[in-house]
Amino acid sequence: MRESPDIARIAALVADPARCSMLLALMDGRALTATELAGLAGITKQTASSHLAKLVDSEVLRMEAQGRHRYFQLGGPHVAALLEALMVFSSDSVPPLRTGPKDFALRRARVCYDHLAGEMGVALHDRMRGGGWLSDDLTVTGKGWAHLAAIGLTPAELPRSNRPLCRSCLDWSQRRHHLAGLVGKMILDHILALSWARRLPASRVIAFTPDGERRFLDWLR
Amino acid sequence: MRESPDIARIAALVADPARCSMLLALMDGRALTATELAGLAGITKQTASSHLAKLVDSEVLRMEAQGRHRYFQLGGPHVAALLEALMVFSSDSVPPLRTGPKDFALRRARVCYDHLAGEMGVALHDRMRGGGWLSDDLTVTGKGWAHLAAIGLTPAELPRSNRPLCRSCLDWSQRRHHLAGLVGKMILDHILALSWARRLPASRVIAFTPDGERRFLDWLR
DNA sequence: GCAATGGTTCGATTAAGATCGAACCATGAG
DNA sequence: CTCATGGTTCGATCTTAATCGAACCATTGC
Repeated sequence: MRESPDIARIAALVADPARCSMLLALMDGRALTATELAGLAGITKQTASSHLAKLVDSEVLRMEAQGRHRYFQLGGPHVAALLEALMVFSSDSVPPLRTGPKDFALRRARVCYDHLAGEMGVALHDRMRGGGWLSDDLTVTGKGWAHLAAIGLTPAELPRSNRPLCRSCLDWSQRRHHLAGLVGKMILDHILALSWARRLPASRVIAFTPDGERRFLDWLR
Repeated sequence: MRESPDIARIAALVADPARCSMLLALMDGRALTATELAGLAGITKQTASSHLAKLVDSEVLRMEAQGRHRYFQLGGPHVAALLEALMVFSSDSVPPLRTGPKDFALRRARVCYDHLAGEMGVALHDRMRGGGWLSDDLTVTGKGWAHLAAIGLTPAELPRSNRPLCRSCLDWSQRRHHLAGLVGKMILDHILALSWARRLPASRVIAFTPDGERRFLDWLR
């Protein structure tokens, strides 16, 4: 029972609507300033300041001061994972939500923190697990590296960080896992660098070009 | 973002220390009664009742009434996933609670009215549900009858009664479901008839012979 | 130096909800 | 039927924390 206050404390940080809005606005991995976040959440800057201080204090957010601005971003992939885990409930309880073209695009491919999510993200994950590119303990196999090399990715391209190489992240729209971790980030970065897809501004949508989508799916074949 | 209130609402359900304790106690998939959960959380039963109602209302928990007891268990794997995502922030281990009979044999296998309960009963139930021997509405499938035929059971062996063929019965030592109903009775009777096990006198214990246990578990494989 | 802008601190107000005592309903045992 | 037990409902109390106005601090641009 002694451990419950800790996890309850974290949950309480997400439980406030204002803080929740801010966290969701940061889901794409960008860094926003305090006043921007206040505006998005519909609260004054005093209130936002109080909220942000709590979030930074618990390492749910990271803060970086630049001049007279303070930029806030998610504390790490585990924060995004938590938010996605919560979204599973919403997508479950209200299934017939308005499904416009933008909603469709989001389900198709989007960024989750810094890696690929949605149908395309799940397809990638499934192929890597099913095709033996990843072992059971989520390390990239020799076969996996061979396939990655086919599109120009080598271990040298990995960002330097102590984050785990691969993680499974639950996808709220697909309700299945997609690939997170450094390898997930590396692959998404590469997809963008190859111009197979581009990020739509002010949204989490990853828009594949027809040709890029064909090449991506071919690569998974 | 219109979805923020919804996900904040779910987070708020986990944000209370008392509710959190209860949820963590249910992480292993067992079902516990309201008073047990109240005791674990260190609150009175009135308070617990209020908490549990909210959790059931939001489908975070599922409730099953049996006699004057109400058994609560997690609403699904996504609830466990959410709790795990929260635990990433503070890695503590949750010591499991020991409940139920102290008698090992009783916990292993016993008769519940006229069918098999305890670890062996739960194993049977899990295998029949998970292996497609039973459909979702608890009728025996063709595959199920094929497996039953392998040990000599056919629909002709069914006792005549208007009782339902299959029922899920909550196991009080395992806190999970075992198989009740006419099929449950038929299987237990057959296990005794094959001398895979025998009833201990003046007790509810079902004592498997070493050979019988091996055959039974082989059949479930 | 001085205004303008981004952000924080403080204090008072207010709303939400966790808690428990007491009374009540439902079920099972004898 | 009667009693004991598991669980809920109601009402009152009390704690927590979200919110904003006002004042204050910090940085940049002029």
